Amino acid sequence: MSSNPINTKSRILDVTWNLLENGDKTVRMSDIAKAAGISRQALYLHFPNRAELLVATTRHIDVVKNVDARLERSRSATSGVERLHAFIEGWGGYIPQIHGMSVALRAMRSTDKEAAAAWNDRMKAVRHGCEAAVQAISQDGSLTRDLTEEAATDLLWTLLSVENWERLVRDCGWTQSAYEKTIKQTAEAALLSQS
Amino acid sequence: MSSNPINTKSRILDVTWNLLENGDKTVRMSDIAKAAGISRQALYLHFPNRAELLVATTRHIDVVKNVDARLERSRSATSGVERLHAFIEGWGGYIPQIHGMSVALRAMRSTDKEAAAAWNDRMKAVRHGCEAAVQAISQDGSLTRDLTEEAATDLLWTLLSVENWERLVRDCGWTQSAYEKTIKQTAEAALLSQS
DNA sequence: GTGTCAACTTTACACGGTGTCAAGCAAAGT
DNA sequence: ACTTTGCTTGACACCGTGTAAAGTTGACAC
Repeated sequence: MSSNPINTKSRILDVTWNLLENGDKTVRMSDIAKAAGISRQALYLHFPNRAELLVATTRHIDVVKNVDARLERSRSATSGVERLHAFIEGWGGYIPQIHGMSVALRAMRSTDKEAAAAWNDRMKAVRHGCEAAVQAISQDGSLTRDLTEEAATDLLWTLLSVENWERLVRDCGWTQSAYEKTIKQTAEAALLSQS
Repeated sequence: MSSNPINTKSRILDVTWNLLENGDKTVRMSDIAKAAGISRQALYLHFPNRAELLVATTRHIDVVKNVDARLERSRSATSGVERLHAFIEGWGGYIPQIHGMSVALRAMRSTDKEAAAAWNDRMKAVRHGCEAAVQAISQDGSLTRDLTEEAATDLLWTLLSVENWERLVRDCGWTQSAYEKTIKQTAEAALLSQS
């Protein structure tokens, strides 16, 4: 063979990730091909379309950055509040690394069903983490009486959205640590019964 | 004249608004033309491009729905908290009516500079309202010591984003009143010093 | 009633980006 | 020698936006 196919495939994923996170403009298939050092058509030999390339890239990032381990850490927390903090740190700290990816995937949602499904899947996983934190708080008896567990989960999930991170960190110029600190405070203020 | 040009122009705006709010799919220029009962090309006789049509439509909605009056009402509030409530009601209640518009405009941000500017302008206006509410709270001496006025404005602004409304009302199935109630509670919990 | 203007029509095409198709080529494996 | 694998080049269809040009129709002026 002229080159190792496995290397090419993962090189495409690396390059796609890199372009999405560091590229200023919109990333076209031809940009990715050029950066990977192959022809645009060769891209379609590895991935059937743009959506699947993006989805594969998210999975690739997850493996490299080990999201599972990141989010798993919050499970070892004893109290609900600790768990909340650990989850906000875990997910909130992951956002900057998938932000470019997230923008591209979200932009495809309107036209591509598969991209929408991929994004929803990832968000469902985050919601699941929120749910676990809320349940831990509830079991501590610290959940505010104003919210059901489901409503509290929805609210926390919304608070932790990539869009909110974008606005505070990228648009408003907050530092990552200011973001995490304030989101923790806000989440606590909104979810915990003041006692 | 074969028909009144002013009627045609405002008919286009009405129809665009209607399609954006009620149409399921992505709205193309040809969809708008068809709905307005004119040829696609005639659209370009009234608006130079898609971005300007969308921008004109937002202005049109503003006039019809009288946003200014809506948001102005919060100025008459006496206390900071009252002002916060009035603003959340005013803006939060406006979101559902411009939601479709917002989606379309935001989708163009990446490619069209003018669309991005138009959206940023509108968001700047909302931020200004947030700032006024925060200042009123601050003057009451009720602003939490954890946040500067600017950070509090950023946070409130983020809380009141169209994206958060989308998630809670559209994705999570909250009613408009549940949304408004919970956002008020959350904003109060996050911004006010607990005394 | 002839002429002009304005609103709009039809037809055609350029452009950018995605995705498809087909033929060819070069190196590695057997 | 021959096949397979991983690519290349080149061409093309599709879609949506935007442009260009020539033609139609009705209202109004004189």
